[in-house]
Amino acid sequence: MSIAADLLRGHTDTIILARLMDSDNYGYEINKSILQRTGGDYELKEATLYTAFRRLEQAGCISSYWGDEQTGARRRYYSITTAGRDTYNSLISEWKVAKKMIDSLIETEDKQ
Amino acid sequence: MSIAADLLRGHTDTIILARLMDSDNYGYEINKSILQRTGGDYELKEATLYTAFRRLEQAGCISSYWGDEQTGARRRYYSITTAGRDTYNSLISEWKVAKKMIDSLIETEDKQ
DNA sequence: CGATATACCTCATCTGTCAAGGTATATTAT
DNA sequence: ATAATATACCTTGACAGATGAGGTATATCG
Repeated sequence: MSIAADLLRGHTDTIILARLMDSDNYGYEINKSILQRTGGDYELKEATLYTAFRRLEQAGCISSYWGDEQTGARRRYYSITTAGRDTYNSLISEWKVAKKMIDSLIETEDKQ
Repeated sequence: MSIAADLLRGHTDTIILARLMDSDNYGYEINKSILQRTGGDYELKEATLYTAFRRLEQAGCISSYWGDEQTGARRRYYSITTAGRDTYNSLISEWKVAKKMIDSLIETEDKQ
């Protein structure tokens, strides 16, 4: 988890928005789905997760509402907004550019 | 430059070490080679560049010495150490892992 | 002789991450 | 019964990396 943590910095918002593109979801479950997708190798720290929710909501990318569970712990559900979908698409485009850029920058001159 | 800046955060050290793998070089020239490699799209901010040099030198990844120019501004050359080469190789490996991880995390469920 | 390019540097500030703490409910094991 | 674990939310303070803004000095070009 610590290995890749530095390199995933800056992708938190994209990762969360991606999980909300298909359907609304709540924090705990979003993080579990991230853990599952990475085969148990990575999940967001709770503080990072909730900080990102506040940031994304304030930016108008997501909205939230309390679930109506009759039993168990309460859940705050998040829903991606139209602006959030636009942001997500932009972030995906930026990632494609950044990926190529990084690849070209960390290569050495001589390849054998 | 501002678009991809957030996504390149965390790769500064790798980018600099890569430029030193082939030969010693000095700060200003390293940054120009980064600018050239990205077709003018990206270069490190000076403060970022020199902060990274300090960090890398303190970590034992690079060493520095003053050039013996008889004319023009003085140049501080940097040389990658054996430890720096090891670090570089590790960072490259981590990047390969992180790249796949990010790709799998920012995908949406339904692909058409 | 002023502007620009080369070449270095530091300090204060901002932002995102995260360790450490907290609350509350439900289930499972002892 | 009760202790432990899982679910589910939250905040605060500290830290690290990036950066804007400032500085110094030399050489060249118009």
